[in-house]
Amino acid sequence: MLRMTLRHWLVKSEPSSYSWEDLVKDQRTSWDGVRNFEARNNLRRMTQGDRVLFYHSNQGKQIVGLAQVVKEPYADPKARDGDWSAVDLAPVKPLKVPVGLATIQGEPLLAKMSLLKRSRLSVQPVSDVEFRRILELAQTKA
DNA sequence: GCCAACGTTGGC
DNA sequence: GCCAACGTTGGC
Repeated sequence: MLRMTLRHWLVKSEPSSYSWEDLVKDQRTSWDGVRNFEARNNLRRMTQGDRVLFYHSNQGKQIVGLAQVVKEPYADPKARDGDWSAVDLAPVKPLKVPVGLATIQGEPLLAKMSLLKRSRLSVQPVSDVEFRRILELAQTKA
């Protein structure tokens, strides 16, 4: 069943461990290995087609791409113990203009993003307004 | 490379 | 159940 409106998310990855370029090369990847309860709970709220902003932490410190959920939450096959989940992500398109952390910090509409206040949360929700503003700054159409 | 923030672990 | 110690993340 298709929802009328999709949710938006932001995931973080250190490009040295898995970059946007890796996702483009792979075309699809299992977003597994999340070992934080809140991040996991966010993962579990994802549904097919949800848009996901791809942020490079540490090196880059910018949102570089738009991805989407192509497989809904399932048990993380890499979890040896505990109750963890994964989803599959696929690239949609790169941002024409990457949106850097400094830009986000300077944008009133983006001041409440978890990225700024909850810097360690690796999977976080993004509001409609925030999502639209980021794509606008990125000069990229959803 | 440093260190602040913060989530997790484990002793009591 | 508290809280100190510890490990990790991620900006600077």
